[in-house]
Amino acid sequence: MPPPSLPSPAVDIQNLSRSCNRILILSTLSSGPHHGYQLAIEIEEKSDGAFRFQHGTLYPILHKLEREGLIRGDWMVERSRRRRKSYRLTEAGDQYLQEQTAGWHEFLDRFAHVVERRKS
Amino acid sequence: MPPPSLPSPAVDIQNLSRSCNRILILSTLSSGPHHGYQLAIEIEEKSDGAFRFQHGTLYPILHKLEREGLIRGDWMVERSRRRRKSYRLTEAGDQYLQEQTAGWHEFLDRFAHVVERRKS
DNA sequence: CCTCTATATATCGAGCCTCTATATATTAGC
DNA sequence: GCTAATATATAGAGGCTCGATATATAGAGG
Repeated sequence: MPPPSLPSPAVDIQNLSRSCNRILILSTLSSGPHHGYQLAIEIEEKSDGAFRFQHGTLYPILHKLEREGLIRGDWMVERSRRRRKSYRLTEAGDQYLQEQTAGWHEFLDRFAHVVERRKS
Repeated sequence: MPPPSLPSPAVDIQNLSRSCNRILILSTLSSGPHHGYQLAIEIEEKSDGAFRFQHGTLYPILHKLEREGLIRGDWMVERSRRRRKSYRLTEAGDQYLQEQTAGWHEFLDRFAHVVERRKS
């Protein structure tokens, strides 16, 4: 079945938080598979503690991304290890990430055009 | 009386939309007084139609900014003109705008640090 | 062996914010 | 006088994040 309709790929001012959270996660996954807990830790470290995913935020986002077919999670069961769900980027997810990144830059340009030039 | 406690001056991933909306408005006001309707039109034009304030979004934000003492609105009643409320930036608002702008750039740096370098 | 902490995932309710829709009033054009 | 554009205001609905809570396992220490 086709993935449920994606949230609009455009980066709007109304959904910046969601866009950023999704980009952070997808972008991190683009460097290789991660499980949820690991994503939160890595993103927090890379941002010097600025971007901290609460658990109640992270997992619902992951579930939604998976429902949309942008990421895929597989349960990893190794001995002497807690069960973990390893997520990796799908091809659709990779494409979506590129669109979102482009949309993000476009947003920044427009925003700067309205804001920055007033400084003088 | 002191203004009600401001939303944290830091630009967090959780309140990007609000931060951006506030920066757009305060920044536009920093170039001179505007009334609400005029703000919406000017911001929409400067952004090539990307940032459109719905009325139900704009006015509550203006009211909140005024309650917080960041802007001040005065009713202008001229003959042969509808009554309008002219908003201008207060000193506190100007300082807040600078903090928010700095916070916004800091946020962008951190975000880029997590996201951008994965491209290669 | 048992407890505590860290790892790991999951979900619910509350709160905040924006959007849509609706309401009111005035001015200008037809 | 009627309609459209100007101008402000607010209530209700929906989406998203957060804080709290729950469950379960592995490793460390007593």
